[in-house]
Amino acid sequence: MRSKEPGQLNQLIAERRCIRRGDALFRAGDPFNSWYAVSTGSLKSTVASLDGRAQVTGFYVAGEVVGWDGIHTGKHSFDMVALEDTEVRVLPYRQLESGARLLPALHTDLHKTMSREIVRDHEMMLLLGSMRAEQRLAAFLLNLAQRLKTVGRVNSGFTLQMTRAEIGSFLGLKLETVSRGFSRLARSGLIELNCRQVRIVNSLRLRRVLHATPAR
Amino acid sequence: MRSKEPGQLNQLIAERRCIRRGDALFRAGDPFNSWYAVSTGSLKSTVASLDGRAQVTGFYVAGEVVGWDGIHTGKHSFDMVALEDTEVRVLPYRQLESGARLLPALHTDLHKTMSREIVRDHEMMLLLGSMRAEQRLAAFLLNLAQRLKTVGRVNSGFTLQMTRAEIGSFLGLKLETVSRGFSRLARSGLIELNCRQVRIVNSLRLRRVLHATPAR
DNA sequence: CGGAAGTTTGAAGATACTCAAGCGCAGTGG
DNA sequence: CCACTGCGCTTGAGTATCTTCAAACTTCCG
Repeated sequence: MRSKEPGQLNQLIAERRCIRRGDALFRAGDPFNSWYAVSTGSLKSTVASLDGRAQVTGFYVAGEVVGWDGIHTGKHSFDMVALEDTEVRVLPYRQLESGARLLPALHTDLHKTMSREIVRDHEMMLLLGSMRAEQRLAAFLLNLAQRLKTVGRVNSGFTLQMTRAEIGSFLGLKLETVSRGFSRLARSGLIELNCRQVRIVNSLRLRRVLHATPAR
Repeated sequence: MRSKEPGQLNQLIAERRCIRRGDALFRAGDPFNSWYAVSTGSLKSTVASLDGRAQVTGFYVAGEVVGWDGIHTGKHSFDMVALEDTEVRVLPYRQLESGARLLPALHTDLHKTMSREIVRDHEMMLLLGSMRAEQRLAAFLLNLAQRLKTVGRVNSGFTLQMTRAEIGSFLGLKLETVSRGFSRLARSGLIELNCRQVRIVNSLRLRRVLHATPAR
C-alpha cells in the first residue's frame, strides 16, 4: 500500500477527492470499490483488534497507492485517515480489472504495487521484531526522508505530520520513548529537531545507528 | 503469502516439487518465476538485512500459497525454507497471468491471495508492536491451530515443526522467553506441552490471554 | 486569549534480555 | 555397544531497556 505508483497507473483518468485532516478516506468495514493514488498530503492506516487494542500500521505520502486491502473480503480491513488535508485520485477497481485485461503492463503494475507492499511489511516486521528504540527511530526517519525526497521536497528537512503517539504506535513504542529517542539523536548531533520539524544532519551516522550494535 | 488457495488456483494443472527439510524452495535474489501451492509439509520465510540481522517473517502450511513476493523486482526478496520434507505444486507466473486474462475469476483469486496476506501482515505488526510475550505466544498457538485444523488434522493437538529460536525470531522474542512463556501457559493448564507436541486444553482461556490486560 | 492537545523530562518499576548451567535426545565414530 | 558430541530445550540470577506515573512546558486552534 505504500508503493510508488508505477507508470501505467499514472495515466488512468481518475476522479479526484479531497479529505480533510482527521477525516477518513475509508474505514474498516466500508465496502471496497477503489484504489487511491495519493496526490498531495499524507495518511495513516490503523488496525483495531476486537478488544481495544489499536495500532498505526502505515504512513502514506504523495506518490503512493493505497486502498487495496479488502479485495478478498470486499470490505476494507482497516481505517485510512488523513494526517493533513489530502487529495487522492480515485481508481475504481472495476476499471482497473478490465483495464488490466486489455493492457498487460497495467496488470503487472497492479501486482508490483501489491508485492512491493508485502516486502515493505516484512521489513517492518523485521524492525518491530529485532530493533531497539533508537534504531527504530533512525530507520523511521531515514525511510520517511527517502520517500519524501523522491517527490521533490526540500532535501534539507521535512515536517512530521504525525504525533509522537502515532509514531510510537507505528514503531511499537510509547510516546515518551519516542520523545526521549528523538532528543538523544538531536543531542548527539545526528538530527535537528524543532517539534514537528526535522532535519537529518548526519545521515551517515544515522544509518550507522541501524547497523551498529545489538540485535536486541 | 499465507493465504488459503482460492478455488480457481486449485484447478490449475501444475508440476510438483519436493523440498527436503532445511532446503530452500527459493532464496532472496533468485529469479522470480512461479507461485507455489503447499501440498504437504511446512515452510518458513526469513528476511536478512544488510547487516547480520535476520528474522523469520512467516510460517506456511499445507493449503497456503507462497512465492509471489518479488513480482515487482523479478527476484525473490526473502528465503523460503522447508521446516520438514515438503511438497509444493508449481504455478508458473506466465501461465497465471495469461490464465487470468481469460478467466476473470482467477484474476480476482490472485488479488485475493495477495490482499489477504497484507491483512495478515498488518495483524502481525499489531502483535509485534503491542503485545507482551505471553500474549504473542497465545496468538501464535491459536493462529497455527486454526490453520492446521482447516486442512483436516487432528483437532486435539499438533506438532510444532519449528524450533524455539525460530518461534522467537518470528514473534520478536528470545528463545528463552519463548520457553518460559510456554512453560507458564502449561503450568496454568491452558496448554499441554511435550517438547514439539502441543495441545490446546482451554482455548477459551487462551483467547482471554489475548484480550485481557495491558496493551503494553 | 485561553483551554486542550501535544511534547519533554525525571524517577520508579516491570518486562524481557543476557549470561550461564544442566538436561535430554539423536547421530557419529571409536 | 556406548561414550561423545552437537543441538535444542529449560530454568535461574542479574541487568538493561522500555514503560508507567507524574509534572511542567509548548504549540495549536477555536
